[in-house]
Amino acid sequence: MKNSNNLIKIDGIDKKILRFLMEDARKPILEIARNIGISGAAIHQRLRKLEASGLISGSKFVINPKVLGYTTMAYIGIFLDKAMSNPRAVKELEKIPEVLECHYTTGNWSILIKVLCKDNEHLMQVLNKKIQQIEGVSRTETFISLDQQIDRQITI
Amino acid sequence: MKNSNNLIKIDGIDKKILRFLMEDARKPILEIARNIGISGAAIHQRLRKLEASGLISGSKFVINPKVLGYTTMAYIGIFLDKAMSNPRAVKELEKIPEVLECHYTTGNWSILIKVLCKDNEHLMQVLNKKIQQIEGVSRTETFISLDQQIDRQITI
DNA sequence: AATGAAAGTGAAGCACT
DNA sequence: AGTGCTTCACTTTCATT
Repeated sequence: MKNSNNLIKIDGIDKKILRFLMEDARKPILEIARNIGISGAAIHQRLRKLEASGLISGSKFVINPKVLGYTTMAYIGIFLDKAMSNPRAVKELEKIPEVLECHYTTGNWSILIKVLCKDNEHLMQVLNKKIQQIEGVSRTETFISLDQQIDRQITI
Repeated sequence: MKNSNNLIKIDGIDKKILRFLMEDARKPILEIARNIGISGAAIHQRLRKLEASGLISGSKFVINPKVLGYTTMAYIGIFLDKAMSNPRAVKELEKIPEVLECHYTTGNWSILIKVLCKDNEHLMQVLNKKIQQIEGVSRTETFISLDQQIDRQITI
């Protein structure tokens, strides 16, 4: 299952199974089985191995936030004071539900986050009343995403 | 189902159902039913409405790319020549499998993308041989994510 | 690794409230 | 909107190859 680099080796059948389930996590295993021409039990076995290997880290329903009024997505680059450790800042950022991603990055900023807000005013409040209030946050740079044009997982 | 702003109205039961399925898309509806104390048929009915409303935009198996050797994630800000239209650039970016997200942003750049590569050399090749080769791309700025510390969906 | 069969469980539709 | 019931399909396990 793993090669010398500790990486998973998956074959064409595994890939086909995963491609179906990455598109639709609730697709019946038997339907996939009929599609690719092996038994349901075989797929079941393979999925258990893939889960054990850590390649499959779960499944999710995907929500469309626009329908709930969340229309303003932005990336915010955050500069931290030298005294402020990254882990402490992340701990604070975790408490802010509008923060969907947080990356410890090279380059200009210490941290790059993705936030999702209802509108520009909501974004402004998150910035001023939540993010800027975090101790050690000195300055931020905001980039509003006018349109997310690609959103996908890795191709396998 | 929709209020005057054309937004979906969901109640506490909807939220509970969605929270279960956002965690695990394959969780049996009957199990959720037992958990929250209503019949499976009721949940079935609610899910159909939520799907029809567009709030649920699908379900996905989530893959852990690290296990396949993809360990280098980066954000790249792209400057486009005035002559280059955004849609044409996006069309080219779509062809690059390493590009997972693409945002049309305000601020410094025209476009902000997220890429996932196996290592720094792979990232360098994607930059030099794919992204920089796109007509109209004048300059790029790369921010490597040393660690993605938060990754989640909106809280409902 | 894959198969087919068996037992248990769930999905989906319907009539009724 | 929700319930209970029914039918059919799917999941899961196991002995076998």
